[in-house]
Amino acid sequence: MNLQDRLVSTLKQNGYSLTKPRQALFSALQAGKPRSMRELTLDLESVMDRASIYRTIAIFERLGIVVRVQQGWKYKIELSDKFSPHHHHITCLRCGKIISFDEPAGIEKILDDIALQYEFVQKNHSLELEGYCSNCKN
Amino acid sequence: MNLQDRLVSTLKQNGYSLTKPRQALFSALQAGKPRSMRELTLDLESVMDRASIYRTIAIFERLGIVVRVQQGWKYKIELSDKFSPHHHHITCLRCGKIISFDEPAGIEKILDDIALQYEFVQKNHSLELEGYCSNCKN
DNA sequence: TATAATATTGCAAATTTGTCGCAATAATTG
DNA sequence: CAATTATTGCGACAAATTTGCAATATTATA
Ligand SMILES: [Mn+2]
Ligand SMILES: [Mn+2]
Ligand SMILES: [Zn+2]
Ligand SMILES: [Zn+2]
Repeated sequence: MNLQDRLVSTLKQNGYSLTKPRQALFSALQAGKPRSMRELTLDLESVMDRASIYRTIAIFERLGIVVRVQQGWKYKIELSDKFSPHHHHITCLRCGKIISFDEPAGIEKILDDIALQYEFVQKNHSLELEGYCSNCKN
Repeated sequence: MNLQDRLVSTLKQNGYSLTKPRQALFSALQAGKPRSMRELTLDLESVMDRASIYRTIAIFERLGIVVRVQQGWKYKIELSDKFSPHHHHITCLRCGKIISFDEPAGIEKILDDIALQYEFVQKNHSLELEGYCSNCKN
């Protein structure tokens, strides 16, 4: 089942339909990198209204289609694990460069155990590193 | 050296003094749990102005006294590792309950290695789990 | 397919959140 | 204590996010 289908079925399953604006927002996020609200509104202002972007993101978030990641001061939106490969970020505090990495096997297990220990059913997690990239080290 | 002293010296070292409002904000964060901007302004509105809260948090953040963590939809402020034991959170998606945990030895090392692999000098990291607590499981 | 019912959107206005300039107050220096 | 510098409060402002409602699109039903 490809992404489109998965999107449609996730929406349908929750009583929503895939409309042109929702499609547009989803596409804008396909690029892979986390996008700020500002970037999204600029990209999509010809296609859909600002208010609709917020409403759509709220829905997508509720259905687990997108997540917010906090990077330093600002947050950004990106597709959730269900719609893009699970990964995390390391962000440069000076130049803002962002690298995505998938984590070494083992961490997932540790996190599951932690959740279990506190009697939580873990639904998701986020792991963000910050520091200085090779260009900005000194 | 206790927290108060460490706070004073961090401020002094950077040319700031410990004033009553700054003290108040710091105290409000001592409770331990991450606080939203809204909570902070409500708690402190009798003591200091909204603008001053923002200004103070900006300073504290710059000096590494506080950090912001993204929890689901909203970000929250809490004392940094320098002023409270290093820890992470697991948050219930339904009732909002937050549990802090310190991580099993081993993760820190893995994260350092990841940073190294991408030639980053790691300054800090955040790790947030989400799921359903024992009360909200079903 | 036509019609009715429901869901979604755009638009404008309202609210909330975050920033800024500046005069009043507090802290520090000498 | 007087002079200097830092900090704060108090608007006013600007940006971000939310909301009501009428117009439009989608879905359900006949
Ligand atoms: Mn992971
Ligand atoms: Mn850690
Ligand atoms: Zn950099
Ligand atoms: Zn719960």
